[in-house]
Amino acid sequence: MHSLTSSQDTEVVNVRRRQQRSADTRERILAAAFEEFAERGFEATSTRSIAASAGVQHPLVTHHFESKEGLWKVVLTTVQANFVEYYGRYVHGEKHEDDVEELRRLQEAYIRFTAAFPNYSRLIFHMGSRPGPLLDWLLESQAKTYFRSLTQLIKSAQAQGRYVEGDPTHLQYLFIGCVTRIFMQWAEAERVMGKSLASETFVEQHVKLCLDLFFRDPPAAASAPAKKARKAAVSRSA
Amino acid sequence: MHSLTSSQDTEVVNVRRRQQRSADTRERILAAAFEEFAERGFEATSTRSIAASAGVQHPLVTHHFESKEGLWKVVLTTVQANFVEYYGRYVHGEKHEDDVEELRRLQEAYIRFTAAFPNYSRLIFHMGSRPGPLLDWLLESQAKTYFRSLTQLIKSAQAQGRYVEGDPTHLQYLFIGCVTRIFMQWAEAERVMGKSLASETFVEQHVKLCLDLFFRDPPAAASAPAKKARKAAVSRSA
DNA sequence: GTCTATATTATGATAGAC
DNA sequence: GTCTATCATAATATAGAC
Repeated sequence: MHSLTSSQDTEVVNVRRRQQRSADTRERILAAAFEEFAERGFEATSTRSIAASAGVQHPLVTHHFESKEGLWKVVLTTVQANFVEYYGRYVHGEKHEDDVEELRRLQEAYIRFTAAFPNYSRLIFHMGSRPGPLLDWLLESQAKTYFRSLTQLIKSAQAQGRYVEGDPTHLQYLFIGCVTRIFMQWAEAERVMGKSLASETFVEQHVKLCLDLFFRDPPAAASAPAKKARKAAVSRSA
Repeated sequence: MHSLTSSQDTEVVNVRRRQQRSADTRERILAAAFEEFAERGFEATSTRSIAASAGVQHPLVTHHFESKEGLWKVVLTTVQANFVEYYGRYVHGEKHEDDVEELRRLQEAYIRFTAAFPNYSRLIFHMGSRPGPLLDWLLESQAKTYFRSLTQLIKSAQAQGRYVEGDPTHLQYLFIGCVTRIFMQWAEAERVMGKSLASETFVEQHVKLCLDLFFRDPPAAASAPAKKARKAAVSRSA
């Protein structure tokens, strides 16, 4: 029992509380910055609006992140790390039956991630319009490996006649556009379509539509119903 | 012969010259604003940088367009009018053999327009993030009719089994994303793909890839080679 | 770490000479 | 219509008290 608190005890408690609060505000600023940067891009976002949206005073932004540019960098690397972590669970998960199934699950993961965090797509898109060393780094270390691993799978799937023909990298751009566009224009799309994009059923529809565009049924060894034939039809390991 | 110029003559000539120069600067500002707004969006663009890029003094911007917001509106309506004019040539052109061919040519026109003027896509995209009466007007008067006319054609094509299944409006978003994304990230895409996006061959590839994703061969009344069967296979009018 | 106050710069807009 | 000079505001960033 600690009914008596020494001055040392209270000291320790206070330090912890302060550290906790500091970490809190840092996180709040980071989260708010993610939203604002994703919505408006870097230049059009002010550190004041970030601070206001985080419920803190604006000098705290530069105190915790050095500068607006520093905040931008931390937001980008953090968000990208989150994506890689989320996505890596699928990449390094259990071995799949074949390359096509693995590719399918990877792309499905990408679609669901996009639907769940549309601001990720917006932020990554805005990133492209800010050339500089950070963009180079993210492109080299992250995007390139993302493209490379998927390119292998796409080539394999194409060799089996189960993925649409064409340059794999080019196809990846088509796929990304397909998946993300409607979520990047969330408000407008909901008005035009007259339905919620957040609903379970819409996301399922979106997953199915996007995947069915790119995946093709195998070239019919037999003329069996396509869905059931899919798993049995292939037995290779690229 | 006018070897002798009365004071009235020179007066007229000077007025014309001034009007010409005025119209010129107006156009230069408009063109520069189109580029800058497309690249960076409204908030992130300064009227000074527009003026600099147009090679004029910055007060001329407000003189010709009242305000930055006024310039934005003129840019949007002008660009949209250009698009509608370009696109209308295909819509109200010769009657096509059937709905599927008409739909195909419309979408092909959209792809080629996007490849030729990638900044159009960027501007329209930025437009969506500036809610207001102008957005409402453009959406109601332009986008809605664009969506509506295409929706009809898509339904017709789907009924013939020659277009991918799904909600037509939803499919339009997929298509737009497919077509525009790679051009909206022009610089990055050229680096990743290692080829020029402006080349004739790339545009042709892009047209083919995008169209082939959404158009499907007819459900094989006979098992004839699909390409040749296309024109003969249908005889309806939605 | 957090707040108030402030320095500095960039921007949208205007005034007035030519 | 065009230019120079200038105002008013908003933004990034910092200084200094607590």
